[in-house]
Amino acid sequence: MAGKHELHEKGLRLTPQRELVLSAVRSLGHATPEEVAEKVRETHPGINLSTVYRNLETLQNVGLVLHTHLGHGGATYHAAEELTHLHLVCGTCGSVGDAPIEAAANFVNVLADDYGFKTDVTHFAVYGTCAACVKP
Amino acid sequence: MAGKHELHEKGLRLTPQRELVLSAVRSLGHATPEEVAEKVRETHPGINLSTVYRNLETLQNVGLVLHTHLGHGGATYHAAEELTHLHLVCGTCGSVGDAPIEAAANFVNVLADDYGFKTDVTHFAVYGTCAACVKP
DNA sequence: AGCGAGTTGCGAGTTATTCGCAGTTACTAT
DNA sequence: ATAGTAACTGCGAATAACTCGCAACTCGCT
Repeated sequence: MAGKHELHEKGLRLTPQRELVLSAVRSLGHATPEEVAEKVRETHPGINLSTVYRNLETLQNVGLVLHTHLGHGGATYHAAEELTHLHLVCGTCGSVGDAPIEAAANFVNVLADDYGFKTDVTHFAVYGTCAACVKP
Repeated sequence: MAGKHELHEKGLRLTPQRELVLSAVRSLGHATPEEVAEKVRETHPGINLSTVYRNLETLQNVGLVLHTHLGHGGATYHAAEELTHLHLVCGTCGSVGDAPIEAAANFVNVLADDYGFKTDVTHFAVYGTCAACVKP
């Protein structure tokens, strides 16, 4: 039978901690390691922060989650299947908005054609000033 | 007489440390705080890292330097007058390439028109894979 | 020359992440 | 089922990159 768990298919062992980290990332959308740990603790209070970090890295290696740099320093994690948007970070109010990746299609093509650079627009946020902060 | 130093014009006191930090940023192009400190120590060995951090922040507040996020976490500083390019960071080899800001002109316009978002393309790097790493 | 706010150096404190290691556990092969 | 073993976890210590408080100093004004 083909009933293998998705983690098994990636050659990973299925532990409660690992499953919880993955489902926390999926339910949170955007999340820092700290936020993931907090979420996981709702059902598994003893989880160690190191374990969260290690599992985020492991899950990233097999392509189930990805991270994005939103600024300041810390990375935020996303489920791989949700990463269909880019992030607009407002330097004034700190809000994080979304835009579809299609908005950058032309930009990506220019970089590919002129520089041979294959761009992943979701990995880094786009910095600027949001509509609310531009207006008085 | 108009012979005021550029730091005086910004309302800052002119200290050797501050001048050295500014000229280090200018001569280095891209630089982390650590690299700036190292450069400054060539001529002023006793400078404290805190002083470098504080001066980078101060110079940034008055608009003489800017910082960009190239990934990993640390910011890199630039002289304000040199910031006429965006940064292409390769996730495979780690190299940082440049592209003129005009390459993003269309992208910036799309975000402005559709989302009212005023983009600063130089503040965050653009992530992807460089030409050398795309090819076998 | 002298005053006062702005700066500096220093060391301690924070925050975020990584590492080593010993004990435990999930899967594999009997 | 059961035992073996490599992967995984928890924990505490270590590291890295800043940030902060405070006393001493100095730049620029008068």
